[in-house]
Amino acid sequence: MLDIALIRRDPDRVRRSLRRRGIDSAIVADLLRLDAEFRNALGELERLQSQRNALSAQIGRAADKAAAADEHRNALDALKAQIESAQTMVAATGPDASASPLAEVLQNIPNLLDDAVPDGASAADNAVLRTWGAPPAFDFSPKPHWEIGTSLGILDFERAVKLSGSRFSILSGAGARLSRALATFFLERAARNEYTEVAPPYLVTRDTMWSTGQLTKFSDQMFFDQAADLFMIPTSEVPLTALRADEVLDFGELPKRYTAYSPCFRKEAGAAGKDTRGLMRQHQFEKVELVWLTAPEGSDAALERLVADAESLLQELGLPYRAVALCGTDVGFNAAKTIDLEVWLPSQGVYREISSCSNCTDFQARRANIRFRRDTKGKLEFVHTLNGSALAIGRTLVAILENCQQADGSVRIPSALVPHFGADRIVRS
RNA sequence: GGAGAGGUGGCAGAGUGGUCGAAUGCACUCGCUUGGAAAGCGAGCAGGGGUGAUAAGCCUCUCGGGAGUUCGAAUCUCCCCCUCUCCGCCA
Repeated sequence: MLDIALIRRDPDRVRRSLRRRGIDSAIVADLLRLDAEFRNALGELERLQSQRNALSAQIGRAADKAAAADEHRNALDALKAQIESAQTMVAATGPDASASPLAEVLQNIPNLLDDAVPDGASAADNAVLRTWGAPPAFDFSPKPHWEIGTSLGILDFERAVKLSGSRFSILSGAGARLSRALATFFLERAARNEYTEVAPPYLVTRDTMWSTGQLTKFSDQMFFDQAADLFMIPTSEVPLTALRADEVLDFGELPKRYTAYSPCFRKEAGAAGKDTRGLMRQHQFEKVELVWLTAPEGSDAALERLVADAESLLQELGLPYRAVALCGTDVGFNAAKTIDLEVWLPSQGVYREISSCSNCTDFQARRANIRFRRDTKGKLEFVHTLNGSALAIGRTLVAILENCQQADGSVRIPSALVPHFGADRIVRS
């Protein structure tokens, strides 16, 4: 959520950001009008409350309180009625009531874009920052991962359909072991980079989901238990970012780094027909997530390090990739700036997203109320939050199967992974 | 799931209808004291919102959350959530 005071102070900055995201900036004028109405109503309410409080205090000081109350009966009755209607007005117009038009507009304005974000109309306008590694040269026609995995007997889509329907998969034998090896490998690297490992809940409350900005009116991507009013996390960004919600952090504690290995659940309703084969787009996948809480002045550098932490994994695995700065229309609701890492997939001959690293500045922290005090006399400030995958496990497994496939149908295991996996190749068993 | 107890400021902990946003202690900040420190003494020290200059000041709201009673609620009533203890069940 944006700071409403910032929108009042510098509405043009908000309009510019919205335009770069391809969103109609007329909502800023709506918001300013609704905000003026709200502050009007609030002023009226507080004026009335002040009058009532003065009279009540007078009664409280009187020797005969009942008599004093009777004396002011008419004024008090009138005030009571006026306060009641003023309260109704404030509630209906204020930014805190979830049903108010002001809250509706405010809560659906995405984060301010960073100036460094490139302009663009679609993903085609994303800026390639750097490319690492060369796509492997095959003296045979490289197969897609689902064929490799199926023929090795480590990937089973048919039985997954039997159990759970489409967009689920089963890893077995060396496949399951490879997935686990990746998780362990990623977590060990995160620990080495001073992230605190967390094993969070995979179901979170509506409040938690709201606090990290996942509950916009456009988001129907989440699995949800209606009876318990609990959401299955679409990423462990949610519990990791909200971990310190409503807390005041010590300045010396920042930057705080968290990591978690978790499943992620997504309906992918809007992606029907896309990536229908294979592991690329599943209702359930696993991921090691990195989250930072930083002081505002530290978040730019933090994003660079976060991206570097994710990149180093791809480099250790020897997987060719490129780093891409998302353009204005591609940056998500919460983020001010996003760097994606895209890994090379030989079967498709394209780079595909394997990590997305974002600086969310104070946007989530304001919702989740995560603050810090710079010094004992200082005021409370919101932290900046960042998140990124390091890495998506299913997609890493896909990249290994495809990039490391051999002419005989076996798959070479990257040497960095051999100690965790326990073998240097996967052969048909 | 059942029974009981409880949720108050950074922490501990008073407060059961009237200047209570809240005693006291600890922690913290500043000052005095000291060669320096400790101790001691004095002062300060919750957050949100509105208005003001992102100042001071003023106003308003907040004692787990929500609704209610009342001129007035931390205090009374109702609902919900959470924590602790005991029992049941389970991994």
